[in-house]
Amino acid sequence: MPHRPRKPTMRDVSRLAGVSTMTVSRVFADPATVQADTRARVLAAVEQLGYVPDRVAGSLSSRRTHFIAAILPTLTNVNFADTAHALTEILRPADYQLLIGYSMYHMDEEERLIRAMLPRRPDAVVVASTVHTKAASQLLARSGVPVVEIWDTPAQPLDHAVGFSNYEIGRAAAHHLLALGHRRIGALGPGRDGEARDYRGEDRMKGFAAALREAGVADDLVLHHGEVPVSFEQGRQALVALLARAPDVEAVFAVSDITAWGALMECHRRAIRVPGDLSLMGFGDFDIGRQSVPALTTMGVDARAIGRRTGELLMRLLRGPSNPAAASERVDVGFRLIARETTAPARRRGRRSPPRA
Amino acid sequence: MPHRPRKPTMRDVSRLAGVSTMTVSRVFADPATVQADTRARVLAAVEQLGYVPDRVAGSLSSRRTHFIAAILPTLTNVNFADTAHALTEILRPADYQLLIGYSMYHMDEEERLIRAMLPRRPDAVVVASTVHTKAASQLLARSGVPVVEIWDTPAQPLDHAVGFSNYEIGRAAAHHLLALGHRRIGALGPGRDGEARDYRGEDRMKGFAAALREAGVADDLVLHHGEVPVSFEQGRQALVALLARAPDVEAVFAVSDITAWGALMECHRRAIRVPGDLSLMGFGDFDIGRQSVPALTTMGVDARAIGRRTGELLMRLLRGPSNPAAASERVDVGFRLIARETTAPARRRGRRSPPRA
DNA sequence: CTGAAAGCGCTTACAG
DNA sequence: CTGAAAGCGCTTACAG
Repeated sequence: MPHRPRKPTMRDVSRLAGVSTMTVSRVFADPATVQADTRARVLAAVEQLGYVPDRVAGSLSSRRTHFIAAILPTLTNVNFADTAHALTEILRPADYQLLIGYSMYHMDEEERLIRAMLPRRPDAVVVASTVHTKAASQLLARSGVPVVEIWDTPAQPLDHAVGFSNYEIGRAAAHHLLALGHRRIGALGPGRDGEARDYRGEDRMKGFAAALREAGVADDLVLHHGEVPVSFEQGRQALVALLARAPDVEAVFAVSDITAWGALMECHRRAIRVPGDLSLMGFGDFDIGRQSVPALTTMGVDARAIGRRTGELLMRLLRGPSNPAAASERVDVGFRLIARETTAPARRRGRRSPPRA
Repeated sequence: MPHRPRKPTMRDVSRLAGVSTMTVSRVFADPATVQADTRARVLAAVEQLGYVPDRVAGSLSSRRTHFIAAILPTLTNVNFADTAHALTEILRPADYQLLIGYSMYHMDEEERLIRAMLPRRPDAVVVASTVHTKAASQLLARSGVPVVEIWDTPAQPLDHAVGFSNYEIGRAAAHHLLALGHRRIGALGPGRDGEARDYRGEDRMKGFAAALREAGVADDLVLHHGEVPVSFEQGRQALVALLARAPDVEAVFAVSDITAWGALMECHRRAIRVPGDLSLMGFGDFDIGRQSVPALTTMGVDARAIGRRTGELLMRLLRGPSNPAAASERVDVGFRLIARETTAPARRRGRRSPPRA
């Protein structure tokens, strides 16, 4: 039976190179502080032994893991995946590693993830939600590391925040449809019955409904349908439900481009012309909406920017010797209406000319 | 200035509970071995101090991190995200945490990720590729932990493998189009010019071309276009290129449903009827293909099953005291043709009746 | 069922 | 520029 050699340690390298372990450690941590020929000897020994440093031990010693815990609702959503991607790219040069967890839009699952991750001693926590269980909030507050809530701008952030106002996005969506002259307006919102809740999506619906009311338009067609997370199929079904309730609906805002696209497919199947018979808009500026025929009008947010800005904030907070409870930062990356092919002026009002006053 | 208390350690808990640290350790690791009242005292102390165990220290001691390194081409692809999701679900009960990295289909980046992750001392490595740099292969072989290559069935696996034959999928796709009576057949394959390479996609193209040739059909329309990873837009452009070269093409196999759907949108824009004028099929059974109008014919693979089977294999390998270089396992999860609405019999041959002999 | 001792493999904090 | 000592916070491996 072949002898499985013990993994070489820093001690082995130091002996082979004829130096102390501290010198080996410095070759990895801060090569410039080691004399060139000593460094060369150490690196030769590293090479010869196939030495791979043990960062578990390193982390215990230095009390820095270079882990960032990241809790997302799901990765099966390109937008969150994009945020994770962008965050990873900012963290890479500084050699931080993401610890990714999926809450599936369950607060209890989020708490479970936090309990599972904090013992890993992440140097910071990023969480894509602003509604947490009481215990989760407490755990994060007492963790002693920076916490960044993303994908919204909470009124009362736990610590830092990077996102945008979902409520204002809903309002802006309503203003777009109102400006086109529509008056019989509906919305396809996330279900609110299950344990999984999309609070950000609900906020968009609240803003949307509020703007309708402010304009004197009924908000009775703001529906909450299906289960979270959204899917194409649920978007389709939500539209079916809306049409059953209001066959005369003129314009629809969907909680997500996923929902909107599913609804668009149902329109195709029923030969409902979009935007001729029905204006349709979504949220998130997903690639599918850009490419679909017709191309989807949407409330665009920059998922990658959220990841990037979060990464930059983190690098700022974690740089330096130790973070002396830095002041809470809040970054609003904004949003924008992206008018494409699925929304058009109300027909009875004529093309491109909303009623005057 | 408020005094920031030191994080409580197991030592603090043990003193407060009047026991040794070993007893505290056991309360977490194997509660049944601790007498009920002692356990209660310990848990009360844990609660009172807000003690959070330090798994960094635990990992160093036990030489088990309960990390699984997972290197995927990208997370911005629902299929890989689904695999990661399913893998996470299997690992969760055993309290394993995924260390996710993205190679962006670059072998060099994969090697860099491996170098960055091995010092974290993962208990196993999962890698969604079967082509590696020489150094990467060596690092994995010498890592001393199980390695699982997924999303293909390599002829020479490094260690274990869970996937399917991309080559055979290509063959099966060709057989489908041939059986429908098509003879002028093309394919939209991944670009092969950049540093990023989709070797699995290339294997599907190879199998596809081989099956065409075996049937006496020309394979000159098997195109490799654009950059990896695929996108809707590139699928669209690839179809444009194919049509420019062969306006008479009757049927097309795309390397991915993403590509196929982008091509389908171009057909919509050009009023090319699918499948009336052109049969179109993809790979991967993405949700978008299921819901699109018309629904996309595809070569279906079960991304979640790959994650699940990988997780189960890992749990088997990692269970027990130490893994004595277990025999290499290979799992083939298979694939299946999912004929939907975008493929139809060649028109000149009549409907549903391929030529006899 | 419980505990004292040793050690996991590094880095910190000095010292020279 | 380099090193000896101490320690990070746990678990292993005994021992009773």
